[in-house]
Order: sequence, then C-alpha cells, then structure tokens
Amino acid sequence: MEEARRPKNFIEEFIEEDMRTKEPRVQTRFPPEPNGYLHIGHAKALAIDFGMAEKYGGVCNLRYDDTNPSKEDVEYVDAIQADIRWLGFRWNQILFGSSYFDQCYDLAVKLIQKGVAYVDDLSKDEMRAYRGTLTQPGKNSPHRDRPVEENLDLFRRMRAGEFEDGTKTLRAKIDMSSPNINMRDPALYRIKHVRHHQTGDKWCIYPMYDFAHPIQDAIEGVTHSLCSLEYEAHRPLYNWVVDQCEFAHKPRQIEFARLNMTDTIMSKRYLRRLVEEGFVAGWDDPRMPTLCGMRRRGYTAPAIRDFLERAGVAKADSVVDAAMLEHCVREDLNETAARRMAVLDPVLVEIENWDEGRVEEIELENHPNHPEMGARKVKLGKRVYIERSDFAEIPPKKFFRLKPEGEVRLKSAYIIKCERWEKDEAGNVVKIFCAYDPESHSGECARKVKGTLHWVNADDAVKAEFRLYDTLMKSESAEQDEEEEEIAVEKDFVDSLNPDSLVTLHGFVEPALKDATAGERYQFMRQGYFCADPDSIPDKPVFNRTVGLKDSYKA
RNA sequence: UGGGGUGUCGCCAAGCGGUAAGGCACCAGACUUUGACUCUGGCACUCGUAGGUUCAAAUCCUGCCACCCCAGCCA
Repeated sequence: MEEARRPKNFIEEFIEEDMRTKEPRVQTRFPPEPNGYLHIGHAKALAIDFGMAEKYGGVCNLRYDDTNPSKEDVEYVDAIQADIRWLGFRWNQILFGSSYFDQCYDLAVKLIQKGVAYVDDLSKDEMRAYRGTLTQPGKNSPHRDRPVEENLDLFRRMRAGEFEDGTKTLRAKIDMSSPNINMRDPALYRIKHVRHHQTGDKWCIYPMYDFAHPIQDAIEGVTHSLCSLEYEAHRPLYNWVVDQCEFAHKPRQIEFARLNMTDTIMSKRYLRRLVEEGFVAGWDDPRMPTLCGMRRRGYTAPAIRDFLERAGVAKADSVVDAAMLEHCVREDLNETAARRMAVLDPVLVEIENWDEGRVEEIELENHPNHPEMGARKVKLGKRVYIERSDFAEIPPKKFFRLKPEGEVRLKSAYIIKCERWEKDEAGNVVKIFCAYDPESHSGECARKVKGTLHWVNADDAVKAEFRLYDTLMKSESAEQDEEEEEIAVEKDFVDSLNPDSLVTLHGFVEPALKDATAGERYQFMRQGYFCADPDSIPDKPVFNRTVGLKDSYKA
C-alpha cells in the first residue's frame, strides 16, 4: 500500500521543532492501565505513540500504568500485548510502572526533605472540603507545615503498614489557592493494603498517576509523552514533579483529542456492563469496539490503521463517522478477499428444462480484478438456492432480479427465466420454477440480461450460519430532543441498545467453504465481507458479516 | 462561575496575512456476468459571532457566543 501523503499534524510539528532545537531523538511510550481490553479508542493512542517513534526513527515502549492494584488484573496484560502485535506495532521494551516503585518512594522522600511534600491526616471528605471549589480558593491543611523529620517518619511508617487505608496521604505542597485545582496540594501517595499483580505484597502504599507517570517518563528518557486532552490541566503538575525531582531530562507532554465514533460506545464502564450483564457474548463479541471484537468480526489491522490515519490527529473534540471505518475495511477486503457464493436466506429454484441428474461444472473466478488469484469449479444441477430477496412476485420498478416472466443470469452460468412458483399455506414462496437458456452459457453468449444473481447448487450445498451485526446503540432519531436524549443515556444506556444488533441467519455456502476455519475472510458475492467465526465446526461453518457491500439500489 | 482547551462543508481535517487541500458521506453519469469494484463530474464566494488593523484576514487584535476538561486517597 502506498504511503498516503498527508499534511503534518500538530504533534509532528512539535516533535520536528524539538528535534531541531533540543535533541534529535524521539522516544515515546504507550501506557495502558491493565484494567480492561483495548478498544478502537486505545488504537488511536497506540498508533500515535508507536507511529511517532517509528516515523522519527525512535523507540516506543509498552509500559503498563499499574499504580492502582485494586482496579487491575494480569488477565489484561497478555491481551493488551496480543492486540498491539495484531495491529502490527512493535514495542522496544515491555515495562511496568510498578517496577519504579522503589524510585518513586525515594523521590517522595527527597521531596519531603526539600519541604515540598507532606503527610496529611485529612480524610477524603475533609480534603475535599479544604480543596475549595472552581471559584473559591482552598485552605491549607492543618498538617501542611509538619516538620520534615515528622513527615519523614510518618511516610516511613505509612510504607511499613502502620496505618489503615485512607488515614494518611502524602501530598505535594504547591498552592491551595491555585486557579488550577490540580495544583492544590495533590495527593502523591495513598495507603492501599492491596496485593499488586506485579509486586505482590511488597507495598501497601502506591503512588498516584500524577506522581508516577512523569517519573517513569523521565527515568526512561521519554522525549514526548503523548496523551489525551483530559490531561492538559495536569501538565503543570507533570512539569512540577519533573522539576522538583530534579531530573535533567525533561519529557514534553503533548495532548490530543481522543477518538469518538458514531453509534459506538467507547466508555470502558459501559463496555464492561455489556459484558457483565450479558448483552454481548464477551469482550470479543463481534459487536464490541474492542480490538479483539473487531478482529473476530473480521476487521483487518491495515484497515484499522488506515482509518486512524484518515481520522487524523487534532485537538478539537470530534465524532468520526463509522462509515469511514467501513469504507477502509471494504477497501482493504475488496483487494484481498476471495469471492465465494453464499445464500443467506434461501429459496429453492428448479430449472424445469434441465434433465434430472445432469450436473455441469461451472468455473468461477476467485477475484474479478485479480485473475492471478485463480478460479474454482462448482457444480450446477437442476436445483439451486437463490436469495429470497432476489425474487419478487410484484417487483418494484428497476428490480433487476428474478420476477414473473423475467430473466436473470446465474453468476457465471446460464440465463434463467421465471415461469411459475409455489407458495405454502402461509403465503411464502417455497419454490420457483424456471427455464434456462442452453445457448446462454457464460462467456459464450452475446445476449445480456440486466440482473445477475449469486446462487448455491442445492445438491451439494453446505449448511452455514450467518451472523449479521448492526450497531449496539440505536441510532438516535434526529428529531429526538437533545435534553431528552441525554437523560435517556444517563438513566440507563441499556434502554438505548439496539435489539437487532445481532441477526442470525441459516443458509448455504458452496462446498469449498465446508471446512472454513476461524479467521478466513471472503467476499460473499452481492452480500458483503464475511469472516469465519471460531464457533465454526467441520461441515457447519459460521460466518460473521464484517461489513456489507455498498449498495446503490434504492428500493 | 476560576483555570485549561476547542470552534473551517452533513462527518473528519488541511490552512501559520495574499484571496478555502484532501478523505468519508451524498448527488449525477460511464462501465459492469457482484445494483460491488473502477472511472468522470458535482458538492464551503465562505471559515462560531460582532467589530477593528491591513492594499489584502480563516489566518493579526478586541469583545461576545457555544461546546469540552478539571473540585478521585482513578488513570
């Protein structure tokens, strides 16, 4: 794929300026907290972190931001690596924030000695009260001026486990009247008698993100600490920590807007609810925006990276149209996916002037634009399945499909004409009788008909399950009152779930797909791109529809 | 409300004082044994808004408006 020429984004401009004026070296890090599965939103951050390092000949480390053991689990550590690898990014090293706990502790002691950190006894509620509000300055804690020796002793005893959770914190001594609330003596360490997934029971105090992150970046030599917009107000604190710890190397934090997509739940909290309350089959349910879910759905890594590239990097809050992602997936799969025929919702067609028992081999190209992908042979007999929606007793105008007295071509085979049909008691068409034109064999016939249908030979058709997916959230009706909408989402997002996000169909595929194995991708002609699901078993393949084909037919 | 950000086509997004890139979506047409793909053409006299500076402003200045983030011992 050719590298798309695009203008530099603002991060690239900053980096290039820094390389010119500071040091000609780039080092970044991707710092996920191991408390959930990576989703498409993380993929953006990841692509930026790894992408910038790659573009400027630098390195990017994968560093788990594991400073809060009560929310984290090793379960996620491996999954995160698998997802990053799948996307095609390579980390320089795998690091853990927790491996810097000793250094964080020493640095905390240093700050206490410098008189810019103190142990506070205020409770969480008291601390909140002392903090002031957006418009009113805070008040100094009564413990703010404890002597250094006392702070040192208290902090040592915090570490030794002498105090209960929540009874003491280590705080930075900055400015309780700062207009930036993050600078009003933020907590640096809290007591948590919780076992850590990496350090076990070694610690009962853990550093806060705002303290640990800049330290980690500085120690590692990160030059550009890229993160999302909500950390913008933390940047002064980030710089304060780097300065007070007296690091010679000063990383630069740059913030960008996180990814949002139409009809896509990006909140980890809601995604967790979907899984835990059983609205989806798991974190890898093909409807989930998680990377494992998208992978199972059939999305490709190149398509996702292309999408991220097209969505761009900027500071404005935005919601990218999911149609852009679909376009990228189609563009990739159109080139790479072999064509096959599958009838998702079958109805039987019998060719009346075809001799019973006669079988003809039909050659089908695997890709119309790539003859090098070869061809395959399928059998054609007296009975075939076609799509129920490809027949209409009373056709609308411009219906290029099978209709009374109408002719269509069976893809790569013959032209057939609809003569009559049978219905069951309920009025459903159960069988369509056609006549074929023996002179109309594919490739040897000048006669054109407007419609071409995909089909599956009935005799050796393989039963298959098809899972069609739609957005998890119902598209909000345009006229719905905005406020109402917000209340609805707040009250219970479950009410906004799309009850038809999964539709399961049972139909047929051509014999070549009998033993399709998980991950195989095909274009089912005139239907869309499908990916074999892990639920597939021999003789009973299951296919997930990754995305449908574009369809300009307007019924 | 204090602080920090952001406002360019339906959705993303370039633009960095010289007279509005590109992509998605959409519309029209060509091609078509996938109503797919591909191709061709269309799609912002206007840049949140009101003023000002300038020969010239989306770009500089001022005011106003809207939206987002911050009052976790979460990240």
